[in-house]
Amino acid sequence: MQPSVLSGDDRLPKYMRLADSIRTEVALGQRRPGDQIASEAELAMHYGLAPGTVRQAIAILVDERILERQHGKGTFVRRPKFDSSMFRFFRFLGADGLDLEPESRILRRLILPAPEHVAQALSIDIGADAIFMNRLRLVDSKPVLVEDIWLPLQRFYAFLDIEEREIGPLLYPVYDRECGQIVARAEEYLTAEAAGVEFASMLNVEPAEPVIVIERIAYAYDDAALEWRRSRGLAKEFSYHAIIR
Amino acid sequence: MQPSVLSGDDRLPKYMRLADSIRTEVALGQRRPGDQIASEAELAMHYGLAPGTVRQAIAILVDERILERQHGKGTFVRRPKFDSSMFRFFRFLGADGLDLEPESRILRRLILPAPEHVAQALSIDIGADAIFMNRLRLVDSKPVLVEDIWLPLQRFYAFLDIEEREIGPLLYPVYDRECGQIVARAEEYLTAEAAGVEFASMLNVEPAEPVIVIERIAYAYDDAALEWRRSRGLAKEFSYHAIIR
DNA sequence: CAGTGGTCTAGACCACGAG
DNA sequence: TCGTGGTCTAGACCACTGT
Repeated sequence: MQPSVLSGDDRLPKYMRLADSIRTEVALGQRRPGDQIASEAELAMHYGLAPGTVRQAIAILVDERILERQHGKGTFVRRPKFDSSMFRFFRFLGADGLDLEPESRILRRLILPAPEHVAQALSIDIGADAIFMNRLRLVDSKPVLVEDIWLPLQRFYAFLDIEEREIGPLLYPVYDRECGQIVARAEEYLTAEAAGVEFASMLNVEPAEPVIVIERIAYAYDDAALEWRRSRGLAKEFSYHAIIR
Repeated sequence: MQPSVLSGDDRLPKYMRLADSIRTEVALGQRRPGDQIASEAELAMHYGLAPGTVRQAIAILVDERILERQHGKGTFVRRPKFDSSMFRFFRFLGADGLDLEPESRILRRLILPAPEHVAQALSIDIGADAIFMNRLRLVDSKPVLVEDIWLPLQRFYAFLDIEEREIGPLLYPVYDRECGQIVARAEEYLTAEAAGVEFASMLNVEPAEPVIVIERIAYAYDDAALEWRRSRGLAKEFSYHAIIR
């Protein structure tokens, strides 16, 4: 049997082209989170490469957190694990001192023209129709977070038909199951401000109370923007940790 | 000539032991930022290893941002580049729209007993003597940041004798030059709160104005804590960006 | 046990930077 | 032109996982 040929610019190193090839298969959904990929030996055979070269390609994707190696078992497409990444920042504690996952109450869900900053983030036309959703997150029935969420209509038509009771607090699994959209990574922009009259009443605090504002854009494996989200929560519940070098 | 022998637990892989060895040399100051290390071929010869094994060791340290490879030139000890990391967060703009580096005015510099949270961070006894410094950072003569800084006396005696005019806005180069202490990495904890009466008057705003509070602990290559710092700045000047996967 | 990834060898040749 | 790191080969043997 003839070995397969790597696609892409042949001036690029082979390990990069192999990495590109696997990354694209994940982006296209041909390989899904949890799937096992071919073993290093099989890949080497298939593409006519030395084992070391295949290892180098896989190392790149492990570094990008697209693949995961498991010694003795195989190499797998990684399941992104930031469903509840807010809770690396906001620590909502129950009476027992354990972390709680806030319940979710959807206040609005409708089609609206996208404002400029949302349209830019989602790469759609300003004023084009998009799905808008407004959620309240509660702990012990007390409101702790307010979220504005925008989704591009094109990829998320199916989201409009879902019964509200089928939408749990975690949206990304719903995006995957109902709309076939997998979130691979997200970027967040964080600042703080006074709550203001509108959010003060929603969060049941004084208007001068400081709130943290997190804007998040979630991306697919192919770098398409899937979701724009702005969350506001009480600053006193918030702590963020970072390591810099 | 006999090859040198790697130190450390011989149950560990050779590439790890070589990485440990180089990391330790950097930590001890035997190799300093900017220094060129031996070439891969020389290291391989010296330790009796294959070139690929040496590359693997160096790859670890590059990943840890301790070394930097420069194709065609060599491999060097990296100079940490976060002297002004605050300014990845706070954007202080001058009249010309360019980033400004705030001036620094030291309000107090003295020996005080370390409070509990500082002592814990710096691994010294609670109430033991430490160097305390209180600084104001200004842009266009307007105060924008207030900083409380604690240094362990042991490593920073020399810091007490420096003339104030020799201390510029960037402290880490001073720590290196005057005290022989190199900051290799830092951890930051970030939250927000209302300014309160004390800081409102220092920053010249209303007490209810939201401020960002960043606590930072700076570490040496050997993981010893070198500095505890708490900075407060106006939230409206602040924006933080993160990528999550 | 078979199959996987992890470590390591001993080279070859290429691409880059500086003198 | 020389010395550096970057790519790639073609194996060997070890350590881990599941049957």
